[in-house]
Amino acid sequence: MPELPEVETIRRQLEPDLNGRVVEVAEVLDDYFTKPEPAGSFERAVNGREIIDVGRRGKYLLFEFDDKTTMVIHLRMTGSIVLLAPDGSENPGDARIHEAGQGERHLKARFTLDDGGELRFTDPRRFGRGFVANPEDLNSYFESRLGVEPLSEDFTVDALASMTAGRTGPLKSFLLDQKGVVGVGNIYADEALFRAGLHPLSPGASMKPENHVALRDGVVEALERGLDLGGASIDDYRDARGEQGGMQNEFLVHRREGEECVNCGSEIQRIVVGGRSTYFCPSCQKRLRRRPKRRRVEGGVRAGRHH
DNA sequence: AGGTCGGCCTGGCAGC
DNA sequence: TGCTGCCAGGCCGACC
Repeated sequence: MPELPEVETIRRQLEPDLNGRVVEVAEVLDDYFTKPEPAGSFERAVNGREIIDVGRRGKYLLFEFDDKTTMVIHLRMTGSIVLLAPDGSENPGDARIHEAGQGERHLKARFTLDDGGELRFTDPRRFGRGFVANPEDLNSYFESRLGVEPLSEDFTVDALASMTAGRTGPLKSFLLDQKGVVGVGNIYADEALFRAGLHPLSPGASMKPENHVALRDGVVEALERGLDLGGASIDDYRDARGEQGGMQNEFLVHRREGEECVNCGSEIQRIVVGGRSTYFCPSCQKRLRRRPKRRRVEGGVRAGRHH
């Protein structure tokens, strides 16, 4: 499942090769890809445009054009984006891309570039979507859906504290909600909560100040580890060159039901939270039940004054 | 308004 | 072997 580290890995690979390229022919092979917009208007909006930047917002991949419009692609569950080398050039990755099922199979859209290369979107499950928007529409689209970027300096402990204040729902559900922190999906939510020592069912508002710090750090560290390893390939995920990531080999809890906790040796458990499989260590991640009470820090009650 | 749940999709796999 | 049915989950819309 492409989450922030997977999408960012793809973005970093595409950016140097796509900047300055012109889309000569855009072809949508499955109307689902542009739903609810018609494929024809999408193709017309992309045809002839020069790509001047490749960006990312949350799990959305952004191809910025010379006319300031942006092609937005979301991979959802099983989508993948690959870049095929120009015709005639020797690129060992192309064979790998076909082997990984990112060739003609499940091909939903194809963009022929002015250097002969080809950008491909494939998606066996047909959940992925693409659209083109002007800056104002894109801004309001993201404004209503997305919160803070976890790898930006805006993701402070204070910001996290105010987002979770008053929330009675489980922390796991909070992390999956893109209106709070963006880019975290089912994998990195489990990994972040384990790193923070927080139970996935603990209510958002049950956290104490030290928990806010731990969760902020847990989210950042889980995502950065995923980025370092080029993402997690559980089944479908491949990067823009058809290669797997390495994060799946270093999961601390995710998909490790019945295995030993790397920290204490307890058995990792699986529960369902908000309809999603959730993995945690029952010993390292204790459930918080009470809302925090402000602890008085009055001077006189320090230990050692009497014996 | 926050929380919860079902629907969208299809490949893969358990079970018979 | 071949069939059925269920599961995976990001996001959205409906509902409470």
